[in-house]
Amino acid sequence: MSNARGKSRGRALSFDTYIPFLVNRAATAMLTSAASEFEPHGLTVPKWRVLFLLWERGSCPFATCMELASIGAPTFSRLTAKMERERLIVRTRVPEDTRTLELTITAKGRELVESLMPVAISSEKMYLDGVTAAERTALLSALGKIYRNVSRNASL
Amino acid sequence: MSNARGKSRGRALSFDTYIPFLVNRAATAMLTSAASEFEPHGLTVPKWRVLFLLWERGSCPFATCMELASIGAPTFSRLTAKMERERLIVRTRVPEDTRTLELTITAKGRELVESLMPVAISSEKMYLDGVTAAERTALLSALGKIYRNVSRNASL
DNA sequence: CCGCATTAATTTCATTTGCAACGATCCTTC
DNA sequence: GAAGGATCGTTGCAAATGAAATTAATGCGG
Repeated sequence: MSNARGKSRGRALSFDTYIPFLVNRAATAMLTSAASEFEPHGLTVPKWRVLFLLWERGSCPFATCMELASIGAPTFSRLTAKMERERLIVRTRVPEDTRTLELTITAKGRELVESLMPVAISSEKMYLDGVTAAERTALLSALGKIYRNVSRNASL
Repeated sequence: MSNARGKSRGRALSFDTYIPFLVNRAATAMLTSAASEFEPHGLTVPKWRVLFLLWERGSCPFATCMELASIGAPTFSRLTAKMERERLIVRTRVPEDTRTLELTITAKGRELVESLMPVAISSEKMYLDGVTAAERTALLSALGKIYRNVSRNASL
């Protein structure tokens, strides 16, 4: 195994080209920024994620939504319970398997998402200022691959 | 209010091309993965970040290191205190300004980082499997821009 | 059809986190 | 050179988080 070929062995990992860290830093920065943009409108970022997803799909199984929103099970359970109390979504049991829940967005939830769409659009635009179309495409592609690589490897 | 111009208004943001979410998801996935890789070797991810940075720089001011590691002040304060107790770093007061701390890696910390370097390298390689060199370059560039955009905007 | 292992979601509880208040130091400005 | 204001790091406390146990429902094998 080992290496042989000089440069490509990668002995010298550098802090400021280390991908896991850079991705995390960008994510943290956007998360903090988004929190301060959404919260004045009465919405936390996790709620925004769930509502956005359901706004697109209409409804979605609990576990799927949880996975897509990158939220842990206990937190997601509490979050969706609260969102139902706030009449933003409804949770219904699936007849074919009464253990699982289906999450569905309400009219109120839909209105809320739509009212915040301009905020989401303009903030995303701000984040991406100066990023070229090609970079954006590569970013989407690379992040997708990374996510799938990690997921695949995690389920071993 | 409403909108007028059809497509270009940006009405239709899509969940699976929405950058803040995708970055966050990739970050979360890598974080979870890295945690399970480092912890068996007795190191948490935040500790790894700090040690990696200090391994490169030798030493670094408290506030700078905190910013670069994307860790909040209270957490970072407690983290570095613990790392000093574990003899991985030392915290010294800067003579010119006794309020500020300088963090310096110890020989023990250095050894620990170096022993884990292969783990970091191979895990990053796994994350990036299938990502082309061009995509990687674009990823670095885009993430850098995003971070700077958010930082600039946040400090207003 | 009756256990037994499995899966889905929830709940409990210990830990971690971040906000806000704090002490300590520095830097002005008068 | 003392007072007022800012900055740096720490700490107290309340809220959020996640690991593990819990409840509930399904599916499988005998």
